[in-house]
Amino acid sequence: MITRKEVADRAGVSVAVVSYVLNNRSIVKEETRQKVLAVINELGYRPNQTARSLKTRKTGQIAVLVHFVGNPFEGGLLLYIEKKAKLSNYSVFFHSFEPAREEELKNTLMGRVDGILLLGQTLSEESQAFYSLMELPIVSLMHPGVSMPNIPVVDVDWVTEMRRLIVHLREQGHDRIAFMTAGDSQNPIAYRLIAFREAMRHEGLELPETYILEGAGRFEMAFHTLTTTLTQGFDFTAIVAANDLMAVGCLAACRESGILVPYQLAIAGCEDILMSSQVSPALTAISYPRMEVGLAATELLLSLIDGDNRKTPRLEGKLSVRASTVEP
Amino acid sequence: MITRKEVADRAGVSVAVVSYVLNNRSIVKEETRQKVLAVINELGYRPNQTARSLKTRKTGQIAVLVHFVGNPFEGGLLLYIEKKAKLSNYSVFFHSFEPAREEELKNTLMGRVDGILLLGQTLSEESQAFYSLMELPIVSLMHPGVSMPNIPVVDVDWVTEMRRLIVHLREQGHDRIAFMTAGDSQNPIAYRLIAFREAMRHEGLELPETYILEGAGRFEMAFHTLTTTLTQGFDFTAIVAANDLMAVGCLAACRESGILVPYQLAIAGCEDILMSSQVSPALTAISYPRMEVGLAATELLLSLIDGDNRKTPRLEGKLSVRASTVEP
DNA sequence: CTGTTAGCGCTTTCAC
DNA sequence: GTGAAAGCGCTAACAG
Repeated sequence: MITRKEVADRAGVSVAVVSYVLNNRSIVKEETRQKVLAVINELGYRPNQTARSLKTRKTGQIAVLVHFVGNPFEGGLLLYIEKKAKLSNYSVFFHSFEPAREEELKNTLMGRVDGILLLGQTLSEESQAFYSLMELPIVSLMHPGVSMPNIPVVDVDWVTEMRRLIVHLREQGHDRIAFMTAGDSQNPIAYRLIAFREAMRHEGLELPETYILEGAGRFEMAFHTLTTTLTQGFDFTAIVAANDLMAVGCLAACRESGILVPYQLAIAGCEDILMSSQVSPALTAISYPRMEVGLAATELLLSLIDGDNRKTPRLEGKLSVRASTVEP
Repeated sequence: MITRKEVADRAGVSVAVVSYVLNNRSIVKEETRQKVLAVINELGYRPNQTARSLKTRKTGQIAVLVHFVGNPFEGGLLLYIEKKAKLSNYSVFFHSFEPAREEELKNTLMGRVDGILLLGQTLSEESQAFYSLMELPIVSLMHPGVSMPNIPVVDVDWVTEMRRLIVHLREQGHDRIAFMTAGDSQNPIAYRLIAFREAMRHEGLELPETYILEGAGRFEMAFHTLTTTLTQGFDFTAIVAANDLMAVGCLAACRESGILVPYQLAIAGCEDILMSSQVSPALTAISYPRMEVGLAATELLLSLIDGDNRKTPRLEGKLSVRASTVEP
């Protein structure tokens, strides 16, 4: 590996001068500067980022904890997160979060990243305290299922979004609306059920516990659960799935079971990924502003890293009404 | 920040001993070990990975260069890459590759990663030479459009896969088959066109240049291009899209233009992402073994990092035949 | 078994 | 303007 020393020797200067040149300090004589640059070019020298990080105590990396990148929704978020980070010369360290391995995560993150971006996951109290002690800023993109008082959240107002969807469904004649959720309270989309419950209450609608279906956030599980429910009999007329993968799974289950959407059952999603607009019937969905949320969350995290104290923006979705909830 | 020194002082030992304990060297007396571990626990100490990397010259990170994570296909690859990397305690440094910024990329990567995983991108000769000089192993997951002699490729045999698809289309009565591609030769899926051409030749079919449509790898562009083509008139009876996002875009264009699939035009994709099985009519597609390829490519890269010289595996796709190419 | 110590490649203060 | 040198937190000889 070519080091700064070699460049310095070859250029007949000290390592300090090479540093000055690389860090664009204008204190270097132009002539020396050119000489150093020439040698750098000649040798193809690149500074070692790790050594630099150790000294400056800045890594130029942020960790993004993902839940399941197989879900296009997360992929779409990642796209904008990385784009924004890159603009500020930050790189993204990308890690799948497993609640059972929070301990190990601390080890891998320590000294390697300048901040952490959660994608709706819940950190244990202990982890929160740890990162806080280490002065590692954390931002959560999406409301976690369990509240974490000191971690800012960038998200839409889910209650508002859910109400808008429920109002639409009522207009279509539905008042028995089921909800498909994703497991435990640790799941990144767990909060959507909480918001849905509240929205239903606001709208004065009942939500019996039997209307809560478990889809684990995945297509396959949603398909399986709804298929079972359909054969066992059901009395709701619409179903809202906490994410679009599950909504598509529900649609597939209906197709398979001969249930006509939207006539016998209306289906809606909460994200509006590309797939939702392309299935048949196309899915009505809350259109989650992935770009805005992704950019805003990353911007907030970066500003926190820089010590600024920006406030968390309010973002808004909209409703994409399509054939899965509207009889022609 | 808590350092090794503090732990050592508090435990009444030297920093070396703390190191030995952390690195599980069995040379430490059990009693001392316990004492050190107790202090580590008490203080919540975690070793700084950056400092460790500087010393060991291993970062425990691999760079994955992505093209467009908004495409679920890449997201799916990422899933398995990270899974595999994690098993070997490697983390994934995730970066969108822009050909125009290869120079900067060298700077960000230098000293930060132990290896590079390409997702079908083409590196300039100069970059290849640079990474080779730096002894940074590179593996390409997917065949790049332009060959890079010293970079191992993990992929399916595209000519075989394409031939299988073409044979299927012929069985359905198609011999005028168009291909939708993605731009320039630098595009990660550019190779699929090359393979398609060769497969067509093998099958003794003509492929006039007018049958090559430009879809830029994206849904929107595919939709736009095919819509234009459909209105201007066309004489092919089937179309193969280099990726599924474009295939879905073609399907949407047909729907919009009133062209019946598969009756007036058959459509097929090359990846078989979830979306392809859920649109109507469901898309026939080469089923790309994302898991196998993702795992194998990562494994190969990790073994190269460890200095092993494993050979590149041969992987096989299969054809998922669905309604978009088969008249009922 | 444990401690001392020399770096890893870089930045930056301080002296010249 | 430039150089010497300290030190970031860690590992691993080597000495004891």
